[in-house]
Order: sequence, then C-alpha cells, then structure tokens
Amino acid sequence: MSQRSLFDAEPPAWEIDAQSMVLAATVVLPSGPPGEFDYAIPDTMADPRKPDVYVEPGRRVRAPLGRGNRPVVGYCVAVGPKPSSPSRPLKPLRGVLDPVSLVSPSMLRLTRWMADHYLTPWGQVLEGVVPSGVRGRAGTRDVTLLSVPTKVAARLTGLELPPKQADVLQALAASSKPLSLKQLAMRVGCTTAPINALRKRGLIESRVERLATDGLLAEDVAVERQPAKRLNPDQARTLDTILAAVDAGEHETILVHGVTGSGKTEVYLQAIERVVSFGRQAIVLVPEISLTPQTVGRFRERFDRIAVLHSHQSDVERHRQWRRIAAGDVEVVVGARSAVFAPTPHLGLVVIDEEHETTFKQDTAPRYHARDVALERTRAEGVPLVLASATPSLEAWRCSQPGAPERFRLASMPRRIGDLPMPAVRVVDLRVDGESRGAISRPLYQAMDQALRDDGQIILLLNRRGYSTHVQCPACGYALKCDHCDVAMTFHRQDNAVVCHWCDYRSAPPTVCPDCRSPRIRYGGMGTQKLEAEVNARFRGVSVTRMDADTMRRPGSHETALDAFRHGETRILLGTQMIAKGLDFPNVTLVGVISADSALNLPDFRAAERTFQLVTQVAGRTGRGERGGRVIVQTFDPDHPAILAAVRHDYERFASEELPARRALGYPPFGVMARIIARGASEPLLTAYLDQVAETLKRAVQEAGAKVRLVGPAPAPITRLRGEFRRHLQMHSPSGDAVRAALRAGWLPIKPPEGVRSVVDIDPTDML
DNA sequence: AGCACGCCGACT
DNA sequence: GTCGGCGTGCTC
Repeated sequence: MSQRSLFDAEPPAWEIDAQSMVLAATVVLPSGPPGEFDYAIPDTMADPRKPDVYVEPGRRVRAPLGRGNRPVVGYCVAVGPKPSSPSRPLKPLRGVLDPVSLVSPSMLRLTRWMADHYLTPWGQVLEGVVPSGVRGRAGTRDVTLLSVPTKVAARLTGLELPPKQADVLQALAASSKPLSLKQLAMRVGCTTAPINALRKRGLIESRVERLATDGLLAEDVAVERQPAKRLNPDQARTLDTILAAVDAGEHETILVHGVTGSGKTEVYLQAIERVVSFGRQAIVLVPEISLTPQTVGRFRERFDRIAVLHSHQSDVERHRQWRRIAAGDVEVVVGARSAVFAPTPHLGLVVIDEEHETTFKQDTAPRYHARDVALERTRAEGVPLVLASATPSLEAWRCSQPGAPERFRLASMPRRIGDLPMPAVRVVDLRVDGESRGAISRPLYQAMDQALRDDGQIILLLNRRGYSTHVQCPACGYALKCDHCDVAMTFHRQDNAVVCHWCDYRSAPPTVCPDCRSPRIRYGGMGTQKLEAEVNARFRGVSVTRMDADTMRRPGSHETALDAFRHGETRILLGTQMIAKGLDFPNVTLVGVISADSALNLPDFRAAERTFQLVTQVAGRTGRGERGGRVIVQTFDPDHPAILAAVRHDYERFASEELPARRALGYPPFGVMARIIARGASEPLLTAYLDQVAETLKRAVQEAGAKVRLVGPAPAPITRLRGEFRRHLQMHSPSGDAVRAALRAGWLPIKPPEGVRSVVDIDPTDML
C-alpha cells in the first residue's frame, strides 16, 4: 500500500468527529513525561530535498508541550500517518535540530528494547546512548561563507561604489574560494561594515556551512603491520567455531573459555579479519582499564582503520570517531562499554573480551549491561557474538551448559600457548603464618627474595588503597567514619589525611579518639601505601612501583608505570585490581596475593565469584615465559571453595560448586534480580515511601499470580552516602518479565515524596 | 519535569 | 469580593 492511499482513506462514517490522517512524528523526550507524543509534520519539514529541516526517525525536533506549549526538544522515533480530529488536533512540530539522523532504525529498536528491559524512559535511554559531543556536533562550527554572484562578477567594473566597498568586492571576486566575514575583512583591511552593506545590496551572497574548527586532527599513528600468528590446535578449533557462525551469517553466541595465556586475543583477531574481508565491521568491547595503548596497538598492527572509543575522550574526539564509524570508514571499533552502540553501518561481529568484568554494567541510568545489550543487538542484526574470558561470569557459563534457556556455544582453550604450564599456587594460611604483623608472611618473603635473586619480577596484589584502612579506638571501640557516609575512613599517609573512598571527604587524621579523647587511637588495616612502605623497608634498594587509583591520577601514568615494569626498571609492581588483569610480562616469576579473602565477606551474593575471578586472573600474570612462575596466596580462609578452586586453576570446579548454591537461593543466573534503591535526607520519609512501594508491589504480584519474591525493604549495606540515607528492596524471580510487570504496576505509579529519589536496577552487579 | 488549573485563607 | 497558597494531574 502506498502512502498516498493512506491519506486518501475516508474517515469511518460512524465517527462523530471527522478524523483525517496527517503525517505525524512520534517524539520521546530526554527528560520530563516518559510517554510518546505525536506531532503533525508541517509540509516544510516533510521534504527530503531540504535535508536541513527534514523530519525523520533518529533526529531531534523542537515541539510544543502542554497547555502552555512550552518548547521542548525530543527524539523523533517514528514517522507515519496518524489520525487527527478537529476536537483534538495534533500540534505541529516547531523545528528540526539535527541536519542528519543521530540514531539508525536498528539502533532505535535496540534503545526501545533497553527502555523496556531496564524500565527507563526511551528518551532518557537515547540521551544516554548518543554522545553529547555528537549531539552538539563538537568540533564543528557554522561559518558564513561569502562569494560574489556570477551575474555581479560579470559587470564588476561598471559599478559605482564607495571606495571601501569597491575594494571589498574586488578582493572577494579575486579570491579563488569563498571567504568568511572575518577573512575578507582581514584581507581588505576594513571593518565588517562595508561588507554588510554589499550583502544588503545583494552584491555579495552568503551561505552557511558547518566546518571543522581545527581542520583535521592528528591521524592514527602508523604502526608496523604484523601478520597473523600460527594457531595451536585449541586456537584453531575455537577460530573454526567462530568462523562457522560468521560464514553462516546468523546470530550465535560463542563463549570462549580460555585459561590465562591461552591466546584468546589472537583467535578473535583472526575472526575479525575474516569479517573485515567481507566488508563488514567488528566491535570489540574491553574493560576501560585495559584500553591501553598496548591493547590498541595490537589492533593497529592488524587493521588499517580502527576507531577507539573510551570515556576519557573529549567531545570533539568522540564526535569525530562516531562520524568515521557511521560513514563506514572504520573496520574495527575498540572501546569500553558504550562502544556497544557504535553506529557501524554493516556490523559483522561483536566480541566482548574479559566478559566477566563488572565494568560492563553501567551504574547510572540507563543501567544497562553491555553484554546483555550486545546479545540483543547481535541477535537483531543476525551476527555472531563472542564472549571471551578465563573466568566467565556464571551467567554466561550457565548458558553454555545443557538445560539453560539461552544456548551459547562453548569453545574451550584449556592449555596455554606453547604448552606452558599453569603456575604452581601455594596457599599461606595467615592464621598460622601471619605472625609477622606485616603484610608479607615468611613464605611470601622467602619467595620474593628468591625471585629477586633469580632476576625475576614480582607482582603483589592488595585490593585496598590508602595506608591504613581503618582508624579505631581500643579504649571505647569508636571507629572513624565519614561525616557524610556510613563508611570507614582510610588514612592516606601521602596526603596526611583521612579520606572517604566513596565521597572523597577529607579531614585531618586524629591523634586522640574524637569520642573519648583517649590517645591510644590506633591506625590499622593494610592498604597499598603501607604495603609499599613495608616492601621498601624489607627489600632495600629494589625498585618498586605502586599502581592504584591514587598514583594513576594523571593521564598516561598507567603507561609510564607499565613501561617501566616491562623494561625491567621496576622489579616489584604492587597495586589494586588494576594490576590483576590482562598484563602479559614473561619475566614475572612470582605473584603474591596479600589478602585473597578481602572481598569474601562483602554482603554480596557474588562475593565468592569475585574472589575466584580476582585470584585466578592475578595468578595468570605469571608463568608466561620460559622461566615459569609461582603464585603465593595469603588468606585467613584457606578452605573456602572459591580460593581452593582458584589455587587449582579450576574454573569448572568453582562453577559446579557455586551454581547449586545460586540455584537453591534463586539467585542469578537461575533467577532475575531487581533492586529498588531509594535515598533521601529523611529516614522516616524513605521508610514510609519504600514500605508503600513494597505493599503495592506485593499486591501486583499477587494479582498477577507471579512468582516474584520480595526481600526487604531494608537499609542498604551502605546506609548513608553523601549525606543521604539509603534503603533498598530486592526482587527475585525466575522470570524477568514478571519482575518488570510487577515494577510497572507497583513501582512506576508511586511517585516518591519530595526529597526522596528512587531508582530501579535490573540485574544489579553491585549490592551496596 | 514543568505548568496550568483548582479550590481554600488574609487582604484592598 | 480577589490575590495567591501549593496539591493534582496532564502533556500528542
């Protein structure tokens, strides 16, 4: 059916109010009312030959909203005929903001899915997905270009003009290309007055063009190209599995479970080469922390045109990359979480490296998980998705096992490249060997001493930054907490201050107990700063580098530190989890885990999984060269299944022990979880609000006969943050749709009172 | 989210 | 009588 016939359709005779069909745009708003609104498209905005003011899906438009017709900006998400009646006519759009569509039809469908899945208004999802630099066309500016019309140029000499104006016209006619107002004034040596006079007379014509303000930015650094590496049998098999999906041209999810050092990267590089040879693009998501020049360099060695997207880019740079990608000028997009929205015109493959990392979950609205969004996107676009990890998330793992609702194909790479052995792991029971009062037990000290004498390098992991992790008074039991948060203050010796790691509140370190004035106040607990001091004291003359959020503040400091370690200028690298992932230094012969159980007692059902991942990942940093490597794991809980499994590099053992426990409690991956977090200055108000939500939710669940279990409301594990109280309510269900239905019926309609903010987190990764 | 509409108290 | 308080509900 042609569009014309829709317009010609007669309104039904029984319709009292004569309806007619008008061309309308459906608009969603980035803030304000969450619904969809239809507006009539004026004829002036329906002409594709006028691209600057053409309304199409994916562009932003100006529209009048409400009885006062206050002007708002929204995203056009659809265009089509809509009924309009004289009693309730559609209001017309006021204008078009974007000269091109910012969101492709497939990306509109994806964001629509996110809006439903995460209970976030569609407009807010779009606002969170289109970078602000793209919206504002950062790095470009409207420039008025002046030229002499050909008709005028022909009779230039016959014109009677004041002297300045004659000069201006002469100069512009002589110019080979159009000039801006400023350029022309400069060339003639006059003000803009005579130029404007000529424009008014029609002797100079002008047009507006959008130009880059800075010309071309520095192009990609040329890197020497490297050929594909030879694959071992495990790698070849895995590549075949991926290529079979690529060649079939269908969606399939492949979980690549390869131990640390098994060469997963080379496999997906070669898979991408195939995809690129078809003229399609690939997206590779990596955790932000590993988006280093080294990682990016590996892609530059293999592909001519890559785009990098990460959160520390300027608006101008992000806009430029976005345009390159959208224009099809890029073969591979490498980026953090948000690169899953890269506007590739012909997507052929998505890879998520270190799939288990929690940084793929965004912790502000829209609270999406890049893995789940990638799954949805690749399914919709009919292309394969590769998830790669040495320690897959249990969510991904379960999907690779029989009986799961979602089926991933599993490709295992159980051996390291070159048949290098996995490093031997020794557990040090701190209940027995922790007598030395410091961070380094005797067995670890001896191993470090040995490694240094053998000319090896050492990595020490301690997942707490600062010097002392708590300040406590033995006399009265007082523990120093942040004034604004329910969190212990950490002493930082470098700044000589106690610091809150959640809100960055700082104050002077107390010398007496603030509560009972006892001078015996104690600074306890081990942070990376104290560990560094201990290493320096016990290994005099050995170069040590500490890597944590405090030493890595400046851009580039990450690279500097790692380069120094790579070149052997640093013998001991110590730090938080940022040193646990992805590093590949063959000379590291010892890894020490100072406290393997530090994350084990967090109030989080994933504590064991996190611990297993962290210990396994950091253990994988050694034994990557011919010299082998060993790992020392210090713990107060040496019999914990997660630590035992990590010690044996045995992922499947960990999974087979942890999954039944999750199943018994209905936790992910066997059930879907949602969390309502409410915060506000008044605790009673919070409690009243969340109790009411719980009540309406309970009723909604009952009426629907749904299997949804409510836990709480209760104070959140961090009861106070930045001066606000926090309470939460958890929901568990075998069905995500049941959870969403309950939230739509029992949470959305309850408006929080003034001073209370309420958010929903679907599939939360963080329980604090 | 913002803004018009509504229905009750102290003022010219 | 009416100016304005902010509770309520709608926005194509």
